[in-house]
Amino acid sequence: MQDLNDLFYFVQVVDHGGFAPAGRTLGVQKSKLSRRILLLEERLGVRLLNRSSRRFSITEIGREYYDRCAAMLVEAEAAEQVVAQVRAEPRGIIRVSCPTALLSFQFGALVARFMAENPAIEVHLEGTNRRVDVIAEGFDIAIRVRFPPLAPSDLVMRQLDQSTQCLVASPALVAQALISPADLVGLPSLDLGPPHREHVWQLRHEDGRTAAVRHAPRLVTDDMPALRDAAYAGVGVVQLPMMMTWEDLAAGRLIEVLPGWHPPAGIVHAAFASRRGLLPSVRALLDFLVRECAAQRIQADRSLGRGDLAMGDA
Amino acid sequence: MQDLNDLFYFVQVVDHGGFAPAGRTLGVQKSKLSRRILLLEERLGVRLLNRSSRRFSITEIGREYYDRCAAMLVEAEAAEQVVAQVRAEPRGIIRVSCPTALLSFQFGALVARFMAENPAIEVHLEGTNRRVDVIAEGFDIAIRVRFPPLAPSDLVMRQLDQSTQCLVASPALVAQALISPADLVGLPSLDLGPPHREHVWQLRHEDGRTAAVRHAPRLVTDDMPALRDAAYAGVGVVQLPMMMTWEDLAAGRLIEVLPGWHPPAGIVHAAFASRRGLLPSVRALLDFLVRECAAQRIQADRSLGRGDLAMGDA
DNA sequence: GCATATCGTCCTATAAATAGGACGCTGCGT
DNA sequence: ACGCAGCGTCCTATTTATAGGACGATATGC
Repeated sequence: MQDLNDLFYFVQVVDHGGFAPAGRTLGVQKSKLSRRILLLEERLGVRLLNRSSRRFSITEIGREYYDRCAAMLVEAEAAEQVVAQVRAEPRGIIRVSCPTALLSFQFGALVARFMAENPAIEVHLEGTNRRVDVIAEGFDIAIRVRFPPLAPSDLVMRQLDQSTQCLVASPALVAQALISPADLVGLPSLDLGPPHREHVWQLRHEDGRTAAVRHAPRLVTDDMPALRDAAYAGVGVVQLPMMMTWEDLAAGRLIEVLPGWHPPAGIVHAAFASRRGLLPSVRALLDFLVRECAAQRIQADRSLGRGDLAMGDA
Repeated sequence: MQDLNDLFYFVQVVDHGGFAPAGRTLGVQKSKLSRRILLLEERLGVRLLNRSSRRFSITEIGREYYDRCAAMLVEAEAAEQVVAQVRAEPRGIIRVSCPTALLSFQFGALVARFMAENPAIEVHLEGTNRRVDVIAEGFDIAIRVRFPPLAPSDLVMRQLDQSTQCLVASPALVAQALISPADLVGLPSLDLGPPHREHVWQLRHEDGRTAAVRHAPRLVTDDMPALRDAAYAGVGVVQLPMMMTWEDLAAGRLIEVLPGWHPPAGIVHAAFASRRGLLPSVRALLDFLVRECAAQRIQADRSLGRGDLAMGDA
């Protein structure tokens, strides 16, 4: 198997008119160049250069070979340029997956603003609630919500936000706020995600008490807006992220069913394959999302006079 | 300074969909490929491949980089093909230098026949009597005549022919053959080559006696046909190669002035830079010349009933 | 004509790369 | 669900390449 570096050395030696000048320019020993070209000629079975003490010329076949090798180096340089250009200015396609609810209520707008600030970047944004395979499916970033304790993963996680959840319902269904988790029993419910054997609301009070309330939801879907619509219609009680519902609560379309009691907060994070070799465009998007999510949290806290706001489970 | 082999490995890994299959095809360790690609990504500062245990995909930037690297390999393969094609069929330009006399009377016709047999070969044939610099001037072959003892040289010498010399003159000048080298004194003479301080005929008899006859030529030139023309005209006695004069002697236009006495025979040889990496076309020409010179010698010997024929000094 | 600088080639102690296999993880077949 | 085959990564004894300089030859400047 040939050594492509020998072709590079050959071109350099010819361009510089000798081993010694080429070696000085490249910062390699002339003896190395001499030997590499000798080995190249032996492997090819032809003499590319005529040379003796202080004398030097390229052969006919050497000239033809040189032309092809020089063309090869042009392509190699172009490959370098591909990478250098991307590193110099964030550009190109970023592939992102995001839970549909987060997409609709938070990240869709964030990504749009990011793209307005970075005209050379394209984003392929897939709204999905399934757990995508970042590596096999070629995503740069997968935005996820997970609840502690987080399972270890080969992927790198970078936290974007923290979301408070709450139980909400239509005032038509629950005319006034309940007092205790036990009061939830008997109320119709809705739940997120694929159907599974048990549906449980894990609740925690601000004073530290906890409660687990099993329920049998009338509607199970991975589409959060559909859950909210069903809540509007008084179909049942549902757990939703505060970020999604705070305007409805303020307007009275929904009420918080158990003030003071909250499901565990989820952590919104970006998952990606490795910090090593992250493209400038991907890093720019990550930094943007971290910065903007923090700003949104501060703004939402000010609007509600609350500690933090919440988002949905993916 | 980058390692171009890494680009090759990268293309192979992508083409084969993984380190293990690429390693099997190339006959190299998968660990080597893994490490070389890792180093490539570190040097470029980007991740070209997403991979985890049993999982593998190329990144966006990796795809663009791959395209350029693949183009580079196309050129590298073309360079290999340049050499392979030349080795498969002798073709291309062969640059040859030859003394003008030899060119006129022997090698011009030989090279013409060689080219008729090898249509893909071109020959750049320079007739010159100066000692060309094979390496610096880019000759593949320099045909020369030298007299023993031969000086050592970096060049490779391959003997083509051996030429007997003889002294000839017009019958109008020398009515009948002389008996002794001493009889040459007083006769006008001609000599070959650039003018030098002494002109001497070094003569050797078949019985072993030797003689050195100094002479002051009326005409000194490096053009052998001009010497022969002057001999025709009776201007003087001249040393010429037997190969050049045997037909004139047979026809009586010239006579051999001192039968039995001969200057030392010259050796016609081809000089070239190195046996290593000799192109098929050059080797073919050398083999042809060796073969045809031997055949000509046999034919000329038969025609004259002589041991061997001679050629001029270069 | 001679001294000096520089060339290309060759050699060896040292540095760097690799073969080969171990290991943990994952996907596939039963 | 489990066992096994094969993946990519990491490690080390071994192999290979190289840095650096010596050497002979040649070209240049004085």
